[in-house]
Amino acid sequence: MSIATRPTLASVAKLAGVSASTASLAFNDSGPVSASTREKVLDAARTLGYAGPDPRARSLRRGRSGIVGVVLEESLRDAFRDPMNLAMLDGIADLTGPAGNSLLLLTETAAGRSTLVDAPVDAAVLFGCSPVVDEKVAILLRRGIPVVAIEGRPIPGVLDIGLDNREATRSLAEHLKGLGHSDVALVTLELDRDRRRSRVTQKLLARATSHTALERVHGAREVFPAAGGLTTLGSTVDEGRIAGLALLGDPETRPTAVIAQSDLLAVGVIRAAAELGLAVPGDLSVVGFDGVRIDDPVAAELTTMVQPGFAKGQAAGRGILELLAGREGRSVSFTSAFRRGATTAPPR
Amino acid sequence: MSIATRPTLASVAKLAGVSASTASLAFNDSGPVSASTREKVLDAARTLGYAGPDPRARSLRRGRSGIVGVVLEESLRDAFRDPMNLAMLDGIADLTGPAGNSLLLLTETAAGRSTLVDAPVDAAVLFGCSPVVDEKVAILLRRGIPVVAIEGRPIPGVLDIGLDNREATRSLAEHLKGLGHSDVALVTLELDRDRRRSRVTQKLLARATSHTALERVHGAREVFPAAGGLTTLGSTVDEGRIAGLALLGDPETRPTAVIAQSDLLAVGVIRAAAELGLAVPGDLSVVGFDGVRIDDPVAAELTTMVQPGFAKGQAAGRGILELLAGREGRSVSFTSAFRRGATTAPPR
DNA sequence: CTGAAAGCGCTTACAG
DNA sequence: CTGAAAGCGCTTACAG
Repeated sequence: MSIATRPTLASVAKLAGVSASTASLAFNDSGPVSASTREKVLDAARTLGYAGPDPRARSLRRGRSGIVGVVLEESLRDAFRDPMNLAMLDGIADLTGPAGNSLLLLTETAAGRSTLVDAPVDAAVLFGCSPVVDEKVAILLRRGIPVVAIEGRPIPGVLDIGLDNREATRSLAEHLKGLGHSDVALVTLELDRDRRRSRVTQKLLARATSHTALERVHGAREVFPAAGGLTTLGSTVDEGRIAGLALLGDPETRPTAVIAQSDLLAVGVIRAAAELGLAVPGDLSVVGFDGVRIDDPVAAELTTMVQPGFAKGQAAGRGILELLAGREGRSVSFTSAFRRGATTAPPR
Repeated sequence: MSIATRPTLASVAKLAGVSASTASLAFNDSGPVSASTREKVLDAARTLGYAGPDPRARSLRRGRSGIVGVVLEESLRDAFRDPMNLAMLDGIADLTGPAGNSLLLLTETAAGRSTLVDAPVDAAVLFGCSPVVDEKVAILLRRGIPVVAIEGRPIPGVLDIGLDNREATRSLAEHLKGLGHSDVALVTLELDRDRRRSRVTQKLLARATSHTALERVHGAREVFPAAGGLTTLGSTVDEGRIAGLALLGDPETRPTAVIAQSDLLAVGVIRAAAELGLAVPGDLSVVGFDGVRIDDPVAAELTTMVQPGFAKGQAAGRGILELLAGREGRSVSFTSAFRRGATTAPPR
């Protein structure tokens, strides 16, 4: 362990017998430097064990860190269990990566200190975030940091990447209605940050913070105004199964169809149905949302709305690049496509 | 759009009629500041629309960015499709998050520019990385940036989080041998960065860069020295299926058992077997590795080695925190546990 | 092709 | 409790 202080560009320049400016140019080949000078600088760096310019200093000087924040409201585990989020993340990286940006994962749950606000990001993408983060977003905007939101409640100054959640869910509901269903229950994504499961009530909807979940409820209710149902803690098969067991247990109150707000939830509902000895779609029709590629034979059969996750991510990435370049990004909205599977049929 | 330059701490201090030092203290409550002074500063900030100290400047001054790099050799999509990687990531975040650190995703595939070396990270975690990144790791070390490797080939100066890959795979092989198998094939993880599938040959093993995959091959061969097999492009069900179809298609050369290097691969092999009309474990025994919780009925039945992914991530996180605190982190190695499922039986 | 100067925006000893 | 000074390590006009 040497006590020696770490070498800096200045010390390298000194040893090489050139100015710091020249040494800087040599490292960045961002200017005209003679081959021999460059060699001298590189030699000196080698001698001193200098590993190149410090990114922290560089980012202060340049005003750019090359980092894009990705803001998730769930834990990493929950967020990435959903293939949809992965597809979107991949889409973002697909555009921002080649432009030299890396993704910083920012979860609300992480620290007491707001990592979102104290992180040296050049831009941020919000993944379906609730008003809880509004204040922090305001801070980012005040700093001049571009913000893009995927399926957020529209916020002034934030570029929006939208999805036809309401219309898409209405399509599914109409499909069910067309088959003759009238007794339909909802299994929703998280509606607020309470972290608890409950029935879907007017009161709950009134204080819902998840734009996406709420829109999907509204879409279903445009066709089935009285549809009730259960909320979950998020998009997982387990949660779907739990809701399914609660919803389907009593033959008296059992619906003939379930509108699950994600494919993962739908698979869970189908699993619950199987456990209760119910045939899908014979005894129960189930629809999902997303059209994700899950390694699950059941999911492949799902009647669902296929949404373009990767493309949404790309659009977000493109938006970031535009805003970073000082141009005015364009909000875009994506459309989901109905996919008829084998999990819906007329009621008995 | 105002042309006004963004406010700084200095401008806020000036408006508040205090020094920059005092303003700084007011924002960080890191020193004794009178309530009235703090108010003045905060008022001035509000007036100017100042959103708080710039993280870039702060990180230069403090020498800390609060960012931990996570280095993945695959694309995000591939890396996170494997639940094992997610569990590890979650374990890392579990320890580093509360300490105020966020995770920066660094993929080799991303940019031409090395995002790994130019990123303002305080520390880095390598996910099973190959010698390809050795040079970059050397740069990090020269900068005094602590590096922790999960299942890497041991590198001097890097804290290692190990797994008993060799012994664990030997256990599986011995289990198969105990059942009476002698004709066993391997389905491996990526052995090098070639991005192509091939047979497992001596030549290939000689130039393998994936420590984990190689160790697992060796473990199997300690029991079945002549075991051949196929490599894949990574840990997915699809890849397992592709290898399975190739391996099991010809009844003449068909093995009686397959050692897949991950549960995902094993599920794929089983799927291939089903497509070929082979019963598992009647016609074919299959073992996996990881013990991941996949939403797949088949995976739940797998005979496999259960490895502690979350704990490994936590250990890596703990190591980072130790190193960041200037203490000497300890390399640790984890042990996998044999779990007998329903996918192995004596050969016909 | 090279150098001197300024400054990115902040925090931290050090005095008072 | 507050302020003046130094400096974190670099890059970028600007001159020459």
